Amino acid sequence: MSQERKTLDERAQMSDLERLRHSCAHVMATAILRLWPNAQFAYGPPIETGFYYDFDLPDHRITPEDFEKIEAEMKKIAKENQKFEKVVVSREEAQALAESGRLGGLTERAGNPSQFKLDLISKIPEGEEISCYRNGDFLDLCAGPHVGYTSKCKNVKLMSVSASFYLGDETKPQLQRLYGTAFPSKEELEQHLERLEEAKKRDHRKLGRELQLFHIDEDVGQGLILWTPNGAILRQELQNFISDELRKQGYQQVFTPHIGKLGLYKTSGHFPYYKESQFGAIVENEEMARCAEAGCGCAEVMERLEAVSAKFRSEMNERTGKEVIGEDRVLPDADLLDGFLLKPMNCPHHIKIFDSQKRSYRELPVRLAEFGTVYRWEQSGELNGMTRVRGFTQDDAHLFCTEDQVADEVLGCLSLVKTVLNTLGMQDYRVRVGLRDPDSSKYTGLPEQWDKAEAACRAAAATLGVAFTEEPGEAAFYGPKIDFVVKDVIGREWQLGTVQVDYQLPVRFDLSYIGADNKAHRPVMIHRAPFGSMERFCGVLIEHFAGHFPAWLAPEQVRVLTVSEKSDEFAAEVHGALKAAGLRAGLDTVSDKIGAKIRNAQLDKIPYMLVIGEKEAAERAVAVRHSRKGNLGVQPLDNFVTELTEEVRERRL
RNA sequence: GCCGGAUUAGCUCAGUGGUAGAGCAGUUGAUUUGUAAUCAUCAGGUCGCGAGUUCGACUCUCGCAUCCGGCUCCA
Repeated sequence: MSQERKTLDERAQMSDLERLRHSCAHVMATAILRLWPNAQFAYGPPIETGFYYDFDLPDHRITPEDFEKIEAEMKKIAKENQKFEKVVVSREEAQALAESGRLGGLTERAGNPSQFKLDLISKIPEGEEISCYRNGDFLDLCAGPHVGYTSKCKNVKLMSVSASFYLGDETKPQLQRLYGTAFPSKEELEQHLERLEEAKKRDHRKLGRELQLFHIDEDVGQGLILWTPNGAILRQELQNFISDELRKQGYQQVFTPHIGKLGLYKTSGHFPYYKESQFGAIVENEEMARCAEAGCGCAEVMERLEAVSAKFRSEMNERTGKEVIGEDRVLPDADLLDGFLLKPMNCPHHIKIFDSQKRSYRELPVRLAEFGTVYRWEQSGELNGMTRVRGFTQDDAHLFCTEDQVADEVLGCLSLVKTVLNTLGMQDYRVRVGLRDPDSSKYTGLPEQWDKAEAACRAAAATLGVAFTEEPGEAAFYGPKIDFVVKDVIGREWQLGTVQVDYQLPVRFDLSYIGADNKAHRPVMIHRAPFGSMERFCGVLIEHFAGHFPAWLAPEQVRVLTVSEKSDEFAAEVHGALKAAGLRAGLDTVSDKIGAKIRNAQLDKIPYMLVIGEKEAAERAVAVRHSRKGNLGVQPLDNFVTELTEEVRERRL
């Protein structure tokens, strides 16, 4: 979340709802102070789903049990109908108020200066108006704007409490953050809470268990997805879908193993520079034994793994035209230790396939695709169901092309992502062009190459015909990228599809092709993944469909339900006909009543239910019920099979 | 990794220091049923793991693991 200062102009454009929520943050602060007068407040903005206020409260940790108390106090303050008053002060006055502990307080607090407010004042640009807002006894440094009276702030609810860092900076003191939400009317607040309930029902972790799509097992490890048979069908169907599209677009399928030598990732630049987000290196037993014999300690083993040889350093620095590997990473050859890395990306392997033969400009672009599984060491607190995991499979591909082909290829990738999202009915997304942050040194490569690549991305995004935003600092370390950020039902955003232009890796791996001029040229690489990862995409997809998958994706597409034992024989025939047509069909002949069988099928979210009774058996017909559309009436068996087969083939929603 | 909360049967959850309970799912049987729950029967637990306090711990304390909500991070 950006903690950048809003300009006063931007402030003035706050929507009515944001203004209300911002005022609610002040009311909440007032309530907290009445209960704990020593609280020091830092920063309390409105956010998309409500508001929060960060504060330091050393003598008490807020827990959900406190919510009721605080809410009651907030309601009281709303009832008191305090007026929000703006007070313009000079910088000196503001500082004096903060020194006395008056800012973000109900009274002056000797010996307890408003430390965060002091810091915030120092960040206000010279010449900008400094204002405070007062409601009742509460006085806070604040640029506003606010609602008129606290009575507007009565439809509030505290949502959760968590830790945060002052200004989002991990090195700054840790604060408590209390989240709340607020609406103009009670009805809107209740609606919002209902939406949250609805979102809980769609949670892919809950549905994943209920529909037996995947399992995460403690003994296997955190963040590692076990795809159970139902989930495997879902994934396989999605992979088939992508593969069909790739064939149309001239991709070639490849397969590569899950590990590669450390040297490969030193060349690519992943190791050791990104080692904190990788699994540890795998070192051969014999190497380790040699190391142990030489009395080499743990720290030294790491040193030897991470270092490179002098020859490698000078080659790489020369090739990339800048100092990418410093002297501190260099060891004499004899001291180097090699090992393997679980692959954090597929590109180095694909690069080696491209480079395994001499390439002519006539074969470009070379498009290599693989459902490649990669492993990344995500922080434990970041793991979340299928959407944030430690091992995942990207629907990855790398395109090697000439510079002239970049724009067309990027566009091809973008339209592929668009096709994918459209086919699945995911219309709520935005496109983000991630550019480099001009102030950061984390990027590799020359500025001229970056300029070219960024221009290519911008141009392609513009041609796509979808609104997009340019965001500095969102680039990959090796090049700019275009991300498709899909919004889920709760309003959370997920980065799924991504297309990245890369001028760096071809340099680092010294890739070339022979041009029409019979000279060697450097190809450009494009990385792309329409789904991003199968895990995250399926997680989002489960919530998108709330578990009600369209027939082509559903693990069980149709279930045959018998009214009584008398129809078992025909039901078996129907079941056989569905199977013969290649449909995933189930058969329920247990002795439950038809109502119970329908209920079970509904709960399993089977798209089509075929009710078979004596009437149907006599007519060789099926009574069709759809899980969302309800009873669709009776039709001939052959007719149904043809229609469902067609629906599945076309991947209809 | 950090802050807070949670962890009891496959699932959802009761159980405030005296050796564990419900519903659903599962088993077995009866029933032969017409668009969201037929009845009965049986089985199922080292109360996340490890220490400590206590005559006695699911219950109190401390550690650890995992999950949840955030923070930070996300090539």
